Amino acid sequence: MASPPAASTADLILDAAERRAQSFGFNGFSYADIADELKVTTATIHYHFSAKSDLGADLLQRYSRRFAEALAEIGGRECSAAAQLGAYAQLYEDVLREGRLCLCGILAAEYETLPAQMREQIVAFFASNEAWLAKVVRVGRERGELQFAGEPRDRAMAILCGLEGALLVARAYGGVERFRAAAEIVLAGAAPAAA
Amino acid sequence: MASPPAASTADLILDAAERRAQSFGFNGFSYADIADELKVTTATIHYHFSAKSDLGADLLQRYSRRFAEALAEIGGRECSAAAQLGAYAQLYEDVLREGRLCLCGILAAEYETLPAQMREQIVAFFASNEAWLAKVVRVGRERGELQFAGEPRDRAMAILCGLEGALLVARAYGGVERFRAAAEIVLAGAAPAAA
DNA sequence: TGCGACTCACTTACTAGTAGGTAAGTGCGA
DNA sequence: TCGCACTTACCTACTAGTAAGTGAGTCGCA
Repeated sequence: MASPPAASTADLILDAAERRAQSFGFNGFSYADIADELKVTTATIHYHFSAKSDLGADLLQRYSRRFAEALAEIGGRECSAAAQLGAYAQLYEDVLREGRLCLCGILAAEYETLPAQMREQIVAFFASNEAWLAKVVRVGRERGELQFAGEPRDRAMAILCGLEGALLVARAYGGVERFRAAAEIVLAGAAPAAA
Repeated sequence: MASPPAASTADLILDAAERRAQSFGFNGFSYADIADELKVTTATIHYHFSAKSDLGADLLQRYSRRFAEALAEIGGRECSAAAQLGAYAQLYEDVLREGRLCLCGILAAEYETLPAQMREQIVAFFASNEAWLAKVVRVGRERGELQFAGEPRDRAMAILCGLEGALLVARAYGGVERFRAAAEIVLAGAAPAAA
């Protein structure tokens, strides 16, 4: 009867940092904040992540990996393009319910203040989301489920931007209800069902 | 021949702060940054804006006032709803060209770290934008230019979110070209032309 | 089996630099 | 001479980051 593996200190630090970064931004928390929460010293955090930029890079790497896994799972489902897009939007809604934003969304706002590696990771996150969405809408059109003109990639960009923006705005103004309303219109507008 | 009125120090401070806030966020610049640029001391800035929260409140007040004036000007034009929405999107594109974000968009990302007054001002900005957009699409539908089901207010929210998100994402990933592509799809999707 | 060498994870105590903010004083124009 | 706009000189709090040390555990080896 093995007990569940205790989370390592490094993981606990990443968990606390992720929560704070998604709420307050990368510049909105300090090593001291995390140290207080975990009842360790700031030197402990420096032991695991020697500079804050390293913590940020590890944070983005883990977040992007998990997000990609979630997209792979949704992409593997035997369901319509509309249902896959709905599941995609649900990922966003789930973080909003916790009062957070998409990590890469909030870090995009701080983009100009972030180290080069983190910038590249944010760009890569958007690119991979766009690619996943483009594939979904392209296949949906090929199957005759969706109907639109132009490039799937542009549709994908519109969906990504619409949902990131809805998260950003709805956290401050409107809440989950208005997020859903906006998300529905964005999805139906960018990837309309075939007549 | 009166020479143009010299900008007051308070205005110069607001100008510098606005530029920085739209690029780096409200927590992304310091009094020292502005003081360096204007060749004054930080005490000078404290003389005009005793606390940073006062500077932030004045910044938001001026920004919102100017934005409302721009919307009033566009709203007064004798043109189609689509043209007014296009002009609205152009306001966003113009700030992106300068490498900035909408002030309230970037501050929405920092929302949880901002003082109460600034939060209220951000919410009011979104509400007034939504109201303006809702009126444009409602009138457009009444005139038979636009065709959509449901509440104009939801259409307005989708447009606002789509453009704020497009600004956020496109500054880091894609640039002005991708912004235009996304904005076009968002507008056409949320406020479709009548058949 | 026992012991020295070593590593891991962490703490204590500190640094330099920067943040916002303040009190007192100065120069200059009306 | 009054007071506006500003400077000088300072403060406290906090930032990321570092050097040195500690106790517990592990490894190789006689």
